[in-house]
Amino acid sequence: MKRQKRTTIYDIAQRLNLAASSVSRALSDSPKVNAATKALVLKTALEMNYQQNAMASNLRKGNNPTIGVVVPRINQNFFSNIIAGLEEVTYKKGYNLIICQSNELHAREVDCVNALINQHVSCIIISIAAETGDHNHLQQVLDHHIRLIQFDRVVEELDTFKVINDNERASFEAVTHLIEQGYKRIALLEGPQDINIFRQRKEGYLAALKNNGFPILEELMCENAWTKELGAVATVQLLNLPEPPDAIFASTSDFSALGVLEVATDKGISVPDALGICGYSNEPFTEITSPSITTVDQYSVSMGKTIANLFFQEMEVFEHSVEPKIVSIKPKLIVRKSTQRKISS
Amino acid sequence: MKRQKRTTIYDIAQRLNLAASSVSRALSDSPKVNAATKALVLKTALEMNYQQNAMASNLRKGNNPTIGVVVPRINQNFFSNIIAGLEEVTYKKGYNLIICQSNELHAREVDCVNALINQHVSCIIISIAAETGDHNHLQQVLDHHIRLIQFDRVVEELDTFKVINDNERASFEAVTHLIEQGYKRIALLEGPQDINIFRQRKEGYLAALKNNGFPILEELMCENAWTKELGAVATVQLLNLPEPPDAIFASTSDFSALGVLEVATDKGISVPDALGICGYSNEPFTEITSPSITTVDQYSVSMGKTIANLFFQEMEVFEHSVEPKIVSIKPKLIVRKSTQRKISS
DNA sequence: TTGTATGCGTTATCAG
DNA sequence: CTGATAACGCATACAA
Repeated sequence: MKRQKRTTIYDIAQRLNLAASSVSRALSDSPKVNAATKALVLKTALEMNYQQNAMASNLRKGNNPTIGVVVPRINQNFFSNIIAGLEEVTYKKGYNLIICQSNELHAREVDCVNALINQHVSCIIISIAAETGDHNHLQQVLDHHIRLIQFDRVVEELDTFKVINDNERASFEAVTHLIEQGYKRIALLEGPQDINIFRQRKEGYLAALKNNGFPILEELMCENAWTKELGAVATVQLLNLPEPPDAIFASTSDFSALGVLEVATDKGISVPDALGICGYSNEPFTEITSPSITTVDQYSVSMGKTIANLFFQEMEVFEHSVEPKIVSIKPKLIVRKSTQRKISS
Repeated sequence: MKRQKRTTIYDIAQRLNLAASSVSRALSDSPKVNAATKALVLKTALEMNYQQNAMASNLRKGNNPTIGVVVPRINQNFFSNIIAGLEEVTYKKGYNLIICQSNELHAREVDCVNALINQHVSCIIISIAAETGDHNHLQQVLDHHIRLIQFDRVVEELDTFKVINDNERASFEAVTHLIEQGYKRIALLEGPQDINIFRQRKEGYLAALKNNGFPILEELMCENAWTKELGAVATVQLLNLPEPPDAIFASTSDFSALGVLEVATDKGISVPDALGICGYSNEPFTEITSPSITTVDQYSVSMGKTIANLFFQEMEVFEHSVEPKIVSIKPKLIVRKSTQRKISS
């Protein structure tokens, strides 16, 4: 007697001297049922406090209107915005959202994906963990005929739907902007290069330099500077160089840009005049630092909506056999004070 | 042929010339099954790419190891932290999390709760929407024998488990701190008074004033100033008073405190000397404004963990008939520059 | 329009 | 230790 019995369609049927199937039809508003009995069933269902058992219903119907989401961290601005966007449209379609976080751990990501497969979700939406490993778990999703949409951090070689930002383009524009502002020695803070987005941002950086005839200087590129603390450490190193940079593009995140800004402020280096700073992600705080930080907006909420719509439009309508598609969203450079020089040289 | 058939325990049974029940036992690691056959079943299950159907299993077992969460907004720092905390402990227990957002709308909250009841979740964890209405939907949860935990914004008269911050205490301490810093006319930005947390914060404000023999001045209390914009509007009004305040306690959120700060900066009013500012929530940005903003930390991630643990400890172990319990967490005042006067009068 | 029968994939009960 | 069978709650094909 752990869990008390809830009222089922059988209970309603019994009370009304009907067959369970009739009750079922009435509740699902089937056209092949008398209007009078339909009304009666609905009324007594309300009286008896009936609530459908979704597990039974879904099992019988062989589909579960639920979408599983796996992100590295739920409480990270970008991802929580994505989730908010997803929820906005899935809610309207009557779909539920099961949320998991990998905590950037591969093993945990695998666990989450397996749990979602067990749940027979209709779709899994994932942004992979920083700690990479094999992709068997994602292949499993496909093997179990569950739709798979990767976003932002994706495994490129896996042939699935993808929704990504055009990181290379955004990065290219950011660095071009720095060059236009007259900065001559532009450093790059990179993220782990086995993640696509960080590779692409580096590509954009390199392309912009080449495009303007700037030399590529190894000493100005710092690996794994993707937290505030690591960004600060890298900045100290950069500024100690014989020829220090006059601008730093923190391509990994606004947090590392913040690290840069704090070091500069500490050392009394004037931003943007002596040092230009550009971040990535348009975290809310970038607007209110002093000076405010130039960054790249990823339209995260709307990206979440795009992802969900992709599922409903492309994947639900045309059954299977749809060619996986890549949607690329162009992020927007937000120019703020940290890169706007008064004296343009 | 919309959805292709996945391998079931029957398929495995057939392949091995076993009964489905034996396969089931083997897979659930039952002690009453031969070690050899167990190994064999596990091996072929792997070969055949078997994944359990959680819907069927849960239906049969009559319980669904899933917890439903309803929050006003997923992408709000406090709530996404709560969710992260919840996920952290539910994951370890093998529970799933279904997330819904009410968008501060009552009707939508009702929808979400009903969907969760249909799902037969084990527990619903909710923080109610700003747009209030009746509480039938919460009563429904109880009537359906689903555990209910309210947190932060709760319906007090409903006899359920609650995890809350001691808002009154925190507010009392914040205002006392302002008084200690020598501020004489302390204004209050309030939130909607039909939500418990905002009522309590006002109580704390009033108590601190009384406790120090300060007069209660209606003109210094502004209703519904709970966004950055509304906070700014209220601040302009306050500063236009014949006798303007020398400190503003934005009890609703750090966002309204930010609104205050922006207006003060615009008008050239020196913070904290001419105007003290205190916010609420310890949003990340409060640390990096200039000056940094004094605020109240709510330990949101750990609060999420507390909520989840409450479910597992109190509610799972001792079946029903547990007396609903209220857990009150004491938030912490974080004193920063926006309230630290150099000249204490 | 309504009722009967069956099955979705599991697990639990009962024999063997 | 293993097999047959029923049941979880619902939805559908078919019969009436």
